[in-house]
Amino acid sequence: MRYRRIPDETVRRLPIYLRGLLFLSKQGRQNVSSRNLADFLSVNPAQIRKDFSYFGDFGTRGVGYNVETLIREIKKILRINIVHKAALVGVGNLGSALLAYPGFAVYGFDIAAAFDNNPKKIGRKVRGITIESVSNLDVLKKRKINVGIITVPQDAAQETADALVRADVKGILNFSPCYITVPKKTKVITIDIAMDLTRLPYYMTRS
Amino acid sequence: MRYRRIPDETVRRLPIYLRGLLFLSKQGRQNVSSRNLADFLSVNPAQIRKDFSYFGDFGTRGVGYNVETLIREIKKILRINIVHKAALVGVGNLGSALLAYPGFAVYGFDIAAAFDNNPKKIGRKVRGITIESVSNLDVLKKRKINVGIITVPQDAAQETADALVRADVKGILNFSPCYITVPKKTKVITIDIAMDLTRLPYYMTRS
DNA sequence: AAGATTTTGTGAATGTGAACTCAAGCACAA
DNA sequence: TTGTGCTTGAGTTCACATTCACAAAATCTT
Repeated sequence: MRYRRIPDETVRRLPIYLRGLLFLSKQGRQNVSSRNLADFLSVNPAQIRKDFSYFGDFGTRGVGYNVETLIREIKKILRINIVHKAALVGVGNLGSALLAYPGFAVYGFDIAAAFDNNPKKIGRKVRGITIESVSNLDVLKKRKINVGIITVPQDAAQETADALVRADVKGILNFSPCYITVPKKTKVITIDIAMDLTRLPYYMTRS
Repeated sequence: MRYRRIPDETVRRLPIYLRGLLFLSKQGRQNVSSRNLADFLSVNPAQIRKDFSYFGDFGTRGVGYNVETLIREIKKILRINIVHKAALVGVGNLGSALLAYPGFAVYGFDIAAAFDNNPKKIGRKVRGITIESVSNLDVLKKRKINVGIITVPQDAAQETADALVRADVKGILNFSPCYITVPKKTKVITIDIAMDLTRLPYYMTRS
């Protein structure tokens, strides 16, 4: 089962496994069986084994998986074993929250620059990063920053995306609640809080 | 096809349709065909029709769907036609960003209270809401607030969830990057930015 | 050293969702 | 009133994802 297309669903689950494994690692756990991990994450053990089997033989029969090896392998597959430099555009409420978010570093992202269009904000320093003007976005290429994070108001999202594409970023994390169109070579992941939010009342038990 | 189980995938897509419809409504559009909407949202028209067909006959053959009716129906299905009162716990960076986020109101949520454990913050007013002590969380029941939003640091997430459950909330929106366990009657939706984030490098075109 | 035990890796079976297709229904025009 | 064109609603097919179940492999026990 070594050379087969990886299902998107499997890729979607890898970060979940990784989070669980990082937790177990912090607790000093050496090995873990698919059953252990499955119980811990409330999923099916066979699924875990099948998912891992797409990438090669990580485990040892009768023993399980080595936690550290597995963490290293998953990071390698997800390509977060190397640091990706990212630029955040839009230092408003959400942007500031993200600048303070420790999760980026854990998962291989280094927010190396921040941009805004408000002259009052430009030049100010936030968490060691000096806010620059959005008209300077084309410096990203030179500085080898290849991920953009969009936290601007909705109606500026598309033009920001265009500017990021011109600056040659390879991936965009879009927090604006709208669709943005980019060339196919650029990967966009949109995180729209409202989309998840809206589903909550449907699943809430009737009162 | 009226009385059948609704696939979760369909429920997941309804907010997407709703967002598109709200946009079309703002543009004064009266009717829309499944093809129109599908082109607009870049999805498959047959999927839209099938999704809608689970809930009853919204459309008129030869004409399409009435935009306003459809918006009303989807809101009713998702139970966001009534306002849900929510309490936010943890007024840090992310919490503040969410308090400023206009999306909650659009989708039927009214953040009616905010809590923190920092004595310096308690009593301060943010966007018309006075920050209260987390030890007062049990007042939620009396104030008929039945949704909790967790934006506290990771290691305080579980105890916050427990307190919210004690206060009898029916749904929890969890922004902490960790699992929280609650009784089955309480619905939790976890929004973990890192989970999406981590997938980005995998899909970024190789450099 | 040999049998018992554990756990992986994977083919096969089952379950679920997406897409295709077309009959049925509606509007409008002649 | 009847024919034409458009669009929905849904049965069917196809594709994919999940789960089962077991042989193979490694360790442990006696």
